Amino acid sequence: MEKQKRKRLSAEEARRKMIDAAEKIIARDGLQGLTARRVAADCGVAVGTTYNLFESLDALVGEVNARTLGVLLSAVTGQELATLKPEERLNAFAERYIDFVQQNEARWLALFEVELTPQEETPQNQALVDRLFEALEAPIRDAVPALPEEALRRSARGLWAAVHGLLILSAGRRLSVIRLASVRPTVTHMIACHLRGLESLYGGSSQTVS
Amino acid sequence: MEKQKRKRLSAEEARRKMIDAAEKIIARDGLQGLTARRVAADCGVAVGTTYNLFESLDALVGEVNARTLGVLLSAVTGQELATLKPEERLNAFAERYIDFVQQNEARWLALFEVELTPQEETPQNQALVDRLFEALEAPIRDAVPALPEEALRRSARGLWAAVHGLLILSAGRRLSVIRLASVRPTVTHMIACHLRGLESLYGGSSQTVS
DNA sequence: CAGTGTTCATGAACGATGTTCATAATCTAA
DNA sequence: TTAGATTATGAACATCGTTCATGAACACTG
Repeated sequence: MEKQKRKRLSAEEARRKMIDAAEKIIARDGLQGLTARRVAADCGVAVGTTYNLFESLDALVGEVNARTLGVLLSAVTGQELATLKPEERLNAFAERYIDFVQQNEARWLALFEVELTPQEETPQNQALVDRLFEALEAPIRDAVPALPEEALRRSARGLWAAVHGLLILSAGRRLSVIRLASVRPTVTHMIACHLRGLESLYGGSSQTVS
Repeated sequence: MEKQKRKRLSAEEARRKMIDAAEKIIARDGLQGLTARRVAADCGVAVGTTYNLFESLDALVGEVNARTLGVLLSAVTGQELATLKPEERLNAFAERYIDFVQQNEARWLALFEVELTPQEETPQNQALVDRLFEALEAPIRDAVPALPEEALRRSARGLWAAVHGLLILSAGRRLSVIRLASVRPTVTHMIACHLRGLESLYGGSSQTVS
């Protein structure tokens, strides 16, 4: 029993090491560079071991993605921003998100390049994403307290989708319809307009003008 | 010379037929289902012929994508909308874009799944995208005539990125953080808030309230 | 019509991929 | 130590994108 526990820990450690290796490969050469044989070689094991530890290569990428999502969340919601005004807090969120994406482009892209099996680990990722949206909803609620719940949800998801869309349209060397340098000012512009619009539509805010 | 012309036309027709076949395969089984051997078999030719007509498989996908982009543009900017009010025109654009994406999901996804060579045909696509943005800028300009050119560009790209981000986050069976049913109301909400914000920030509109 | 040169479809072949599985090595437990 | 369970191994398989020597089909000349 004691031995079994040690064994399981060791197996878990082997998984961890392989996820580490896969993460490094993706970070350096993108998802296209990830290969069952290469990740196995980087871990000093044979090809088949990969499939002993993971259901498939996609499952391995799924583990890397779950990690990336966690790091992304903590990067965005890291230190406290309670002292900032709502709009500045939203801009800070966006700023951090953009920074993270630009500093971890390959890993971030991998988040959306894998067809994930409709299986088990989705709830965990879903929980992370929910926390991210909650972090976004807070400053919006502060800016426009009278905002109905549904409008709040739509504002948070819409603004996040705008940042996400701008980033994904400027990332990679795909059909790039957005210049990377224009992402930040565009995001600032979108946040400013959206907040003014919310105040105008749902009223009841104390900071219409400084 | 005359024969040469007929020959070239035939070669062009062979290309067209192969693009047709590739388009059908992508529409049915997604980009993953597209295979050099399968598209060749569907055209009744051998594998090598694919590489006689196209530089690579990605080049063939590039042709399909250029077509998709054209169809998308004409679907969005099709009939005249001059009679509608600016906000309704923006909503109509978004509505058509969402319709197109939902009815041609696989082909639309393929637009962003291929790393296009930094070669020749990019300017053509870029021109199409520019026309799309121009079509978006017009109603915004109508709604807020005093809007500076730079803010106008940012509004158009930001709003389009929001729709794009919402769609791409709800499409495919990837990490889906947006429910598909919520895309349309969220887009409407984003457009409404953004226009009110623009009016509030850049003033000078006649239709603040109906 | 015969000959000649060009073009282009062909499909076997190559290297690399994800994945499987019989085999062998290793470890656990008595 | 030894029998039994576990796990790493890497050859093998099907498939992928891509290449290229081969030969057929064609256009043009004498």
